[in-house]
Amino acid sequence: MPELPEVEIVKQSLDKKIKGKIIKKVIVKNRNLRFKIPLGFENFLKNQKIIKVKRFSKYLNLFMSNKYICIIHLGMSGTIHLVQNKKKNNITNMSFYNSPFLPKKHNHVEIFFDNLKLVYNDPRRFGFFEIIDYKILDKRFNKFGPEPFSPKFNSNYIFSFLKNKNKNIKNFLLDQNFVSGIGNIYASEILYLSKIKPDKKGRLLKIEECEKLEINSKIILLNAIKKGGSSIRNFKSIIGKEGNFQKNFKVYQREGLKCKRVKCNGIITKKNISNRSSFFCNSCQK
DNA sequence: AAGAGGCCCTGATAGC
DNA sequence: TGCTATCAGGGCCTCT
Repeated sequence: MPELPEVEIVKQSLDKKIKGKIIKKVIVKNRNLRFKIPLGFENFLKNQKIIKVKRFSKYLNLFMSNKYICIIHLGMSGTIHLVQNKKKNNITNMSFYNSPFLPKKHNHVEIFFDNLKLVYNDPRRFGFFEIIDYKILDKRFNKFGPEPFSPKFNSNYIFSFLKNKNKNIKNFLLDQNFVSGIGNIYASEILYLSKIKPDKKGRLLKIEECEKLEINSKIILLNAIKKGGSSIRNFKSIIGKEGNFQKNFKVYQREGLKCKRVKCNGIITKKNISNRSSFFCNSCQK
């Protein structure tokens, strides 16, 4: 489910719901995520207070009182659910409500607080948990490119990064070393808004097109956050609320339909680029 | 160094 | 109904 906007939605509600709370118990039902959850994970988290919840790119960062950070990445299919406890201070699974939003299968990690539990669900298990020291937070992400919101992600940066590069611009938008947080859906949407074909070589982009990428990346992602993210294949927020940005898709999953630009007669086309599908207008994207 | 491609995994859907 | 093939919002690793 998750690109930057969806992770941001999760981050916002997590920060609201678990900040200041103390982890009472952790149960790992399946350690075999993208990276194996180490045996000491449960005890390391136990009794820690959540100081704050932050996000960088598609990574959730739970700051804990022992000066370590629990990083959560949702991969392709990870979701986080919060379930209320019927009675406080009774931390057995029996005492929790059966949330209608909680899937029956693939609930791999449960983190208990006194009045609620956090459940990590992930059918494909491409997501992962990671524990790092506060001190190495910057180092952990220093190979990553700037987020689209960062002043560093400007047309000069984009232009100089792409010059001499033979790779498709679509692949660059997915390349987390170039820009952090954009995934397959929003890459197509950003390129459409910028009138750039996804398979255009990086070195062929003009500075004006780089300016469009700078501006439209921010517009698309901020708009998606404002709409609560995109709900396809059942993405919901941790309290079961659907996002609405999928209604604003101009090209994604619109293969064969008419371009939404007023004066354009183009048709939305789907093309496989580096094993990911790209959607674009065959007429107005150059 | 840069770029292409494989791979990790389950589930939904389409086509026969 | 039940098979098989294809495709999914990510990112790491290997090979050339």
